[in-house]
Amino acid sequence: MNNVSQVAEAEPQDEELDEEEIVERIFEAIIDQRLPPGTKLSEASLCEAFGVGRMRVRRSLLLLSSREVVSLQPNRGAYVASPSSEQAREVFEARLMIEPNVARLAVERASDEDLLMLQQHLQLEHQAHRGNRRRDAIRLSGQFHVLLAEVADNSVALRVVKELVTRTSLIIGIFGSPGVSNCRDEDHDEIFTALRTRDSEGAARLMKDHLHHIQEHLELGGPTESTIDLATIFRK
Amino acid sequence: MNNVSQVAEAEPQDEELDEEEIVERIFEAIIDQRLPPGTKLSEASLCEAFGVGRMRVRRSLLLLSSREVVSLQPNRGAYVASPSSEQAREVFEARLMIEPNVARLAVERASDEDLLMLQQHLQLEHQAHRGNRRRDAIRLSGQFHVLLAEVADNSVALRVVKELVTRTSLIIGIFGSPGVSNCRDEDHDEIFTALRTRDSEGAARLMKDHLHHIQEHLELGGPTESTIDLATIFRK
DNA sequence: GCTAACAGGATTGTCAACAATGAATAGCGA
DNA sequence: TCGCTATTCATTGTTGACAATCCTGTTAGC
Repeated sequence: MNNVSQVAEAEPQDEELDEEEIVERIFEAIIDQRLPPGTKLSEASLCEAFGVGRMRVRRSLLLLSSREVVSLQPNRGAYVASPSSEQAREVFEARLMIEPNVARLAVERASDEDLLMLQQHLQLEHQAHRGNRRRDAIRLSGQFHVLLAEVADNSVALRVVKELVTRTSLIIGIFGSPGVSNCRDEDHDEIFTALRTRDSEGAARLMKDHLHHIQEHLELGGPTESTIDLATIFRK
Repeated sequence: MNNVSQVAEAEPQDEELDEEEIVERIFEAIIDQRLPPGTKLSEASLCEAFGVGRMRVRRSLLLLSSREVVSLQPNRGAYVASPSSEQAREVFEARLMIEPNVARLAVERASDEDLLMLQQHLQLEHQAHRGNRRRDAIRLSGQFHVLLAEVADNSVALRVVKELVTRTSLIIGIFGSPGVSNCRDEDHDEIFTALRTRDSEGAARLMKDHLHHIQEHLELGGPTESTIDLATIFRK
């Protein structure tokens, strides 16, 4: 059983998935790091994994590559993207541009049901964290940002945040210190408190600090060569 | 000669275009309103217009639809998107989230060549404006925002701004008062001055005001029903 | 023993024929 | 004459086969 077959765990429904669902599934698999950077996504294995034809798969891969989540190499196939440190910088810069504003909007627009939903989500995060279920913790902490964008009720922002959260998971996989969790859930708690008390500026500032925290825990050295020099690595 | 054939004016090169180029060409055609909202983009005419096979066209249309610039209706074909007033709100909201920050970054990163290039661009804008070349004026004023994103040197922001500028052109085509130009080029001048004097906060504020100006010149009434209730309209 | 060319296999890219759906029109009946 | 239905046509969606490309393992030659 290879990596790719873990993307689709069981297909109870016999109705065919469309491209958006396949894209969503691959997003999720990347977010909780079942698909590490550089994983080859061959058409055949994806066809088998999702039980769809080759056309669907190719269209999904095209969509994923248009969001920089998959690298499509002509005649060589599709690979889960391996962001360079330069791309990592761009991703965090973009998140810092958008997400504080998303938080601001979320404060203004959150209904009572939204607040309840977020609170339940935070409980799940805490449980995953305390239970040392690292994979769940990562997925849930990414999902928190997506949920905020949904509360903010702006589909453009939602789409961009989904992309950036996914790419951040790849970045953490490459540049993150192993073992260190990426999102501190206390940060999420504080943002939620700002939502509850309708403190837009506070939410924006907390989100900004939160993203900075994540970025600081990465080791984005100088511009890492995308083509790793093996000779240097194995020189004694 | 229908609308679509105006998208590709002459193909001097015999090398085939790839999807990204086709997408870019259609973006441009939409920006300067050669392709109005609702225009049918049939596969056959696009194949002819660009001189490529049906596969390329279908992939391009998929990419365009993933950016909400084209509406892909199953078994009915592709149409240039007609944003609802709700979508228009989202687009401007997203532009207000991103572009002031783009302007800020552009201030920090603009080289002398960048400033020169922008200055020359503004001259072109003025010429088009004075010469009453409406189509050029629209294209150039949209391009100014894209150029800023290029100067800001963030590919995520660049991609999003390109999408949003294009969709704004559609929105202006639908909700804009006819004859009124969308971007006042004095606004662009002021933003450029902020760049030149390295005034990041000023640039951000001016960009925000500028976007508000554009939005104010639209007639985004209440939430226009996508399915218009004819009974209400004809009730006496 | 090492390098380089070659062949085999596997994978991706493309094309053309076919199926399926939707729109338009013509025909029929009231 | 109007309205409904059925047939036709055009367009999109899908499938399969084929072509092109790349990777790998092998073999011949130096």
